[in-house]
Amino acid sequence: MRAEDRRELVLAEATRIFGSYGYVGATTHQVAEAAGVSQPYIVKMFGTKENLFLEVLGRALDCLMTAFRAEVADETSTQPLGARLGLAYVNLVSQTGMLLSLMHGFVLGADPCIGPVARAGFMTVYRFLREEGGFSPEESHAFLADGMLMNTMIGLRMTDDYGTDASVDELLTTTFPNKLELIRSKADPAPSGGATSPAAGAPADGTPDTA
Amino acid sequence: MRAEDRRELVLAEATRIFGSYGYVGATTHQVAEAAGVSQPYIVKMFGTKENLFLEVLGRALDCLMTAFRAEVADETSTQPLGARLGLAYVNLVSQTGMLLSLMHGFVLGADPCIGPVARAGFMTVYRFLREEGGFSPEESHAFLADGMLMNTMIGLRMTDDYGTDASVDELLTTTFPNKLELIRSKADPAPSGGATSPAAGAPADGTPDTA
DNA sequence: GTGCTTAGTTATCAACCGATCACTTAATGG
DNA sequence: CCATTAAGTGATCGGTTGATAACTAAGCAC
Repeated sequence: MRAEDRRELVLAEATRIFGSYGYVGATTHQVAEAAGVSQPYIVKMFGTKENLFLEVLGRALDCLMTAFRAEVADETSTQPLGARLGLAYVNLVSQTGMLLSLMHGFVLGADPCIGPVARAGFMTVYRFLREEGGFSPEESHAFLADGMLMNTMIGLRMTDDYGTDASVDELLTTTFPNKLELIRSKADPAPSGGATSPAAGAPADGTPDTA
Repeated sequence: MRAEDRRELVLAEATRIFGSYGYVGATTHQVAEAAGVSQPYIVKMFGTKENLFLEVLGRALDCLMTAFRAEVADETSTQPLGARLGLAYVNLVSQTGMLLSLMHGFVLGADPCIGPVARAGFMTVYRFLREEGGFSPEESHAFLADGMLMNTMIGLRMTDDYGTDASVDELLTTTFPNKLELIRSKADPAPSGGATSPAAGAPADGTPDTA
């Protein structure tokens, strides 16, 4: 396979793995297995695990900004931009792991290499909202806060508990007003081995991943 | 030292360490060193690293709920409850690591042991807002979203960049309307070594194979 | 068919991490 | 004085993990 194609495949799988297990928790071996190559080849391609993660973060941010800019450019819609951007954000959940990888980057601010990149990435989004989106500081704040709560719900796998508790349903419904079904169907089907301890893998109740 | 006192000390240090490095990234050795005991003693006290983290999460949630309930019970204030709870939340930053440890728990939803606990903890806060705080679903949503953005700013160590960029200052000012100074003064003074790889410094030249 | 590049592998290492076990030290109580 | 218990350590081990080095196989120009 062409190296460049292989690289894209690896990055896609790495995004999924990092999203599920976090930067520290994910292993280059897991990525290698998912991409169908040997573990040393992953290291050879990216130099270090850290570089791989940074590239995953960069890709995720690029993808996010591309989706946002498409909404700004779209002049056919009558919806307010805020709602359209929110919808675009939620739709990114279908790219499994992307938002979660970003989220994992957001808690690594203390890391001397990842921290600055994560901060810069977040500020890229903020400046986009202010400068290209025409949002006020308060509107930007509210938009980002909403997004962070969505991320938290996804990171918590709160959708796994949907239907088991009225409060959970209420919270999820207000967090994802229109797209709850999408979230539930596209949510990670629970990593096989568990995030840290390789315990049992009972398939839980049947949530067919048919989108 | 009395075992119970030692235990409290260990839990306090563990909260700091887990907040800085995350669940996977933190090591029992780091906690032991910070608490001034040997690493095997940490394991002996809590059985497993996982149990230690779960106890840290439980303590953090207890502390949060105690602070919130104190605000609800306080009838001397004329401020609206939402603002008071928000202020109480920000004040918790002074207990370094507490909010960050919670945040790290919130991205471990996929973990078969930690996930359920983290979800239950989040829902405890939600139910408190709805039932004891008298918040509507929408008010609760907005409050939690605000909190998650604050957590993200803290996790990103965005305050490290305060003063270097007008956008950063604007974002931080709208996120922490009154308490920015507190946040900045109480923020973790940046962990000594690298946050994840103790090999920080010289090597890691990470040149990805100039094939 | 030889030499060169591209795309990969196998084998292995040094370091680390959580956990276990045996041992020790200090106080307490009769 | 001695037994018991509480508090805690040193040594060490098995399993991982990221990274390195050496090797290989396919394609291809000439």
